[in-house]
Amino acid sequence: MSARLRFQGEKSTYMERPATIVDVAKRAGVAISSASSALNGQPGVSEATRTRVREAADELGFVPSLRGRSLSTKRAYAVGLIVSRDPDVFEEDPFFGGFLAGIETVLRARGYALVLQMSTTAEENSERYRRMALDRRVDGVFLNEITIDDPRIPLLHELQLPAVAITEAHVDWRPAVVHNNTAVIRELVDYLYGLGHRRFGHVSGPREFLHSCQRRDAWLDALGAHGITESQVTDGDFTYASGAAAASKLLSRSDRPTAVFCANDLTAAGFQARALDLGFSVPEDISIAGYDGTALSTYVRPALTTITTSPHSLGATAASLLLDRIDGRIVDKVELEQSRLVVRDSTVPAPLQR
Amino acid sequence: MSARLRFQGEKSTYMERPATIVDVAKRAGVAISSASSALNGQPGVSEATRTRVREAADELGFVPSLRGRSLSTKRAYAVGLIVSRDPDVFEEDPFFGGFLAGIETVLRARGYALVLQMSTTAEENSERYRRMALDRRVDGVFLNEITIDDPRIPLLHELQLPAVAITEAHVDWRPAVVHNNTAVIRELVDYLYGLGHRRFGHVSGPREFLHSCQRRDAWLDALGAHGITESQVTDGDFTYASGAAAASKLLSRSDRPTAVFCANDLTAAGFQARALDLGFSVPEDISIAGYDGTALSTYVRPALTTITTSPHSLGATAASLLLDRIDGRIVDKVELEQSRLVVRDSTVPAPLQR
DNA sequence: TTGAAAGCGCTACCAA
DNA sequence: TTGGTAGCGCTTTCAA
Repeated sequence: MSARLRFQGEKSTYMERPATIVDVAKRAGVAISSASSALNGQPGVSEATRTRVREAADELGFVPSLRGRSLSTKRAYAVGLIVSRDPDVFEEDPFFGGFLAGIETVLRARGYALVLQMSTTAEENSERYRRMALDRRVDGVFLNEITIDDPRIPLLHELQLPAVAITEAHVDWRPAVVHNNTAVIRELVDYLYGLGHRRFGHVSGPREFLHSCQRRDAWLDALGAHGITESQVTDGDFTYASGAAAASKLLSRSDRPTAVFCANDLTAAGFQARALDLGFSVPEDISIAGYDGTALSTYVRPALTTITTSPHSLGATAASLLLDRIDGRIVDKVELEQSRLVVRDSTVPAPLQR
Repeated sequence: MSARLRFQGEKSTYMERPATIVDVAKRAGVAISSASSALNGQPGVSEATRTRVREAADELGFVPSLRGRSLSTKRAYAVGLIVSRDPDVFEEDPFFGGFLAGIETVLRARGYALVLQMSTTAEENSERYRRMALDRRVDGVFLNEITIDDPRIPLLHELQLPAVAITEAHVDWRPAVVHNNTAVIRELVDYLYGLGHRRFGHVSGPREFLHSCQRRDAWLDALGAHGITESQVTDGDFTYASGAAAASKLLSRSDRPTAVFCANDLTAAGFQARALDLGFSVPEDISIAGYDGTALSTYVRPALTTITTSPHSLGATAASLLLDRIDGRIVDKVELEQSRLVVRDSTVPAPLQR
């Protein structure tokens, strides 16, 4: 329990006041600067003094005020994450849970906190980055869901705000944690091809996102390696509804695909539901694969074949790189290959070609 | 674009330095205190001065440093939310998206930021609250997912940390936003009873949570109003798996219920999946209802009858009350009744009693 | 209405 | 090794 000091609050009632370093110094009978050095493990303090200061601090339940420290060190001891999407979409996106947890693990260990903000439009998004930087609320930010010609990149340069990019594709920003998924998408294609599939489809994420493009390109490249140059690609937006719409579109064609790769699990779930509604059998008529490896993929029937990612280690690595960058350490990029193909019930050998 | 000042950084290269209030005052040719008063809309400043100061501030792209302001005003301009659960469970819990968004809307408008932290164990949870308060990182916190004899309540008293309770049941804390769901649960029971159901079951949340108890009690009370005193209650923990386990248990009995109310949608989805796996028809053999009104309830087949809540307005109201409390305004509690019964495909008239 | 100055809690520099 | 002190950027008294 912390013994706190008393001071005269409103209405002349005595209230507790958190101990400051002045109190600690006084109690230990040393100068403020000595108390500070002792507490922060700085050299140039005798063991005797250090012990005495520590004891005094313990007795007073002293916890340094982040505010004083912030002003003095010009650090906020916080980093920011801005999620740029509709709350409803966010709600449905199970990626963030693990990602946040990964970030948190690292931040906590290093005494940092996470400031989370949300925005809907791109302009609003930029405004929030700008604001966070200008009022010095955070020491750095996560640069997530990067788009083509992302306006945040020049902005971050202008603001001189440390940031870590989280991406699946090449990006002109350092530090960066890049999640390399070409191998596993290749594995998915090999697997489907091996099952006899020859007509393929893809429901992509929004074109403006680098990771949408990366997943699509990796898919197309892997198909190309098998000599398949045709793949019906439909644009989606990572939502359930867009998966359903894509199913209506792709499955109405006479040369409809027998295997479809969706850019995320949510889209795959929507695709599958619509396919079933349209009277197709899944997986007998159409094989479906998702991406992300979220819990949702196990809830729907048939359970979805998918590619599991590791949002947790993505978040943890990103946070670690960001803090290193803030500390002035030189950091480049880290490649993560945590993906794994998980085959479940939504994919089977190709139906006989009709 | 903000014109920033130049200062001599490392390696003798000139870097930009954010403008401070001193710069503004200098440029406007007034005292610092006048600049401060002018900018903050304080009285006692001539219009001429105010305009001059504002212009200077604009020209310099001045944004007040939160750090300086924090130290001076003894405010962090941030509030904390600590989510106490396993990241995996968090991932699956779609409630938080809307809740966070609701909080954010209000905070942003009032210049506050949200600090988000996660914890797994109860001890860790308390430790994080304590820490947040002692290092003065936040001005207040959200008291969510309250348990019976919640250890945070004495803790928050001890720390004198403003907090807002978010609850569905009665709680000894003010301010509080309470989500009253007795009426809508009553409506659900009336509906099921009207369909001819007479044997009921409930899969609850963990017993330690007040909202688990509240949902269960509201359910039992409503049944009682129809003269039904028997309801098979099984403990779950808000997870999909616990719903599945409950189905195995409840449906193996000869006097199995014909209608089941699950404490949340995720549990209902798990219950339903297992019921189907066991060879039961849903809804013909067993009607299932969830709670939360999450997107998931529309993804599974049959789509789930559920009770929609409004996490967004819950979050927004809570944030609003918390900020008022921090500002010293007296706030009591607000009752929200945003719930609505949504009937979908998982509930139908009772089967003939066998 | 304006300005000088104290103080918020801490770190870090520089003498002693 | 220690202590005095000057900031960090802001708000807020209190004189002028």
